[in-house]
Amino acid sequence: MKLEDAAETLAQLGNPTRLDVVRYLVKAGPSGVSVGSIQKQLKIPASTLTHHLKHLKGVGLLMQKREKTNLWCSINFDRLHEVSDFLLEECCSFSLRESDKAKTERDAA
Amino acid sequence: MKLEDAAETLAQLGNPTRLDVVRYLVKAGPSGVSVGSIQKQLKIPASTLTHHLKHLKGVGLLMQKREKTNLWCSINFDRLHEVSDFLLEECCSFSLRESDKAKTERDAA
DNA sequence: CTATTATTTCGATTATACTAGAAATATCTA
DNA sequence: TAGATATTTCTAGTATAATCGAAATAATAG
Repeated sequence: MKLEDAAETLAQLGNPTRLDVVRYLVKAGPSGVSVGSIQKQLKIPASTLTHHLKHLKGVGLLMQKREKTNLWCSINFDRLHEVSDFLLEECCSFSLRESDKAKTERDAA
Repeated sequence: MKLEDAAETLAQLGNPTRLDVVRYLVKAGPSGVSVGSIQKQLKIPASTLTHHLKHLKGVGLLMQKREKTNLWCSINFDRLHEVSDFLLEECCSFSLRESDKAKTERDAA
């Protein structure tokens, strides 16, 4: 993943309303939820929601499928993994948390 | 981690210049690097860099320690983990990537 | 104290994002 | 086709962010 793409994706995740939507979609799982039910559950005005969904779709985090009058939304888990991987990329040797380090030191003793 | 904090942290990571700095700090590891060497390596004007470092510090991603005239910067790995964890929170049962699913299916056969 | 190097503040410009109501459109059902 | 429901577009107000040069400050060495 290129830095610019990762940054753009992170920026989209960096809006509280959108992050709330993403969290909701993550919990909903692969079967997804309709735009309307996101709107009702999270109490986001319809036009605002459409706006944010467009952004999420733009960076490939959101997949949509029309069925009757409803538009089903689901998260693109692969994309979410890519961006989370980017954050920790090449830091494996340094990535022990302090709490885990303490554990490692206890284990060694 | 609260949604608002996660969003704020992701928003800070969502700027290409800052993400570049973060990546550089991740690669530098726990010993850190000085402000000046970030500036020279990534070719970011000093005032712009200071501005961005303030943001990163503000969300707890950056730790700083003064030594002589230099200010040493290092990434807060715990914080980085927290935010990356937030992205995948509670999605374990859905978090198989397509590529891994295919593998799982082959393994089952 | 003076010079040197490192970093920050100030200030101004420019651009982009968030929000949401009202109206329009799309899709289905009867 | 008419009516109902779902979603989107339009539009506009408001707010916040990115950039960086010039000047100011901080810390040290001589």
